[in-house]
Amino acid sequence: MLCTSLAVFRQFLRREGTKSVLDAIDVAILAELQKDARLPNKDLAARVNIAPSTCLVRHRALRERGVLKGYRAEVDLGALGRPLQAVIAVRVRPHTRAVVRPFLDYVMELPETISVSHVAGPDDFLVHVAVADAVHLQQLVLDSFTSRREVAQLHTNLLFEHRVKARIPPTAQARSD
Amino acid sequence: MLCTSLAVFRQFLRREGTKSVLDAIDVAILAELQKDARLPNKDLAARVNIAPSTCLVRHRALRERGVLKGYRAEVDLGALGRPLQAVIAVRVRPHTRAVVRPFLDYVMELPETISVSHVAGPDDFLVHVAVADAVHLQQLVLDSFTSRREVAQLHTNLLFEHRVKARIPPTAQARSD
DNA sequence: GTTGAAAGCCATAATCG
DNA sequence: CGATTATGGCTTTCAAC
Repeated sequence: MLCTSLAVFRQFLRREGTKSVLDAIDVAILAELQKDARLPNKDLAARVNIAPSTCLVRHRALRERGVLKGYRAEVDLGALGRPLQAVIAVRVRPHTRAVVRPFLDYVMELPETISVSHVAGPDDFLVHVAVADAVHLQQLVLDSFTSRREVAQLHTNLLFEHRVKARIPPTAQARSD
Repeated sequence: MLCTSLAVFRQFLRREGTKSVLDAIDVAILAELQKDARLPNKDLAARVNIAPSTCLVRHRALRERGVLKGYRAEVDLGALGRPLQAVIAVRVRPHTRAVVRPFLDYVMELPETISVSHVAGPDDFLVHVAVADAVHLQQLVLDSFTSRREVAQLHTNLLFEHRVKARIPPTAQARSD
């Protein structure tokens, strides 16, 4: 009885477009694909203990629901001639929509940029960059940032080590098992 | 003649273990796989205008040379019940090896952590986190960070927008064409 | 929603240019 | 080093539970 009503409730949530209901198998699939996005469907199915065809349906559903946004190859920055990383904290003036969006677009176009965050805090933007060496970093800061009129203040933080997590778990509220 | 000697030189560089020599086709392959790591070999070959078998060899070589480090599925943080992101800037005391490494390990174990950077600057660490809401963020900061003895100072920056680049180009020095 | 089988297609390796 | 060809295996679809 309880099981039935829970199942009905889940279906209701899914029909309503709620993306946040993931059962144990969905979570396992997401974990495996975060570790290796190229894992063959057969192997993926074996790891999460379901049939390959079921796995295919689940995988496709996760994509269509927007839970899986894409698959990206991770490239060694040193091999690209960019062994040095930094986070450049930028404060712009004025901090208006007319300045923020063009600045984001501009920064994303720079070949050195890996990612940009627009943040609420003493600084307005955190720009993660990868460069060849200290000279390159200096050129980037001077030529591409401080030379711009809207850049009011800037702090450059050299990056010693950068760790990215291979598996981000859902919160308890986003699970249904 | 010139072409021959250039090819020989490239081969020499590759044999010597230099990771940094990428020709135009390698660059194109890396660009496509950064956009979609699950692109079938056949399609990848078509996009970079080489035969599928050649593409397979190139792709494998890039993996074995360490240029391609892995393939990761990108998951929607909102679907995981973590629609709110923040960058927590942490200063630790003392800033010694005995404190830094355990702190990095500790932070990476937190379910809220997406990535951690150990940086040189006024702050020692930048921790990128994803949480359910402001209450969750407050709990995280108080229970998992400021409660620790080595955490001397902390700034929480709410994240409005976060853009990640799909294609990071190699520097001119890392190309051979 | 899950399973199992069948068909088509792709990845892979060997061979040759 | 790159293209062509053949095969084994996987992805994918279908009907059935």
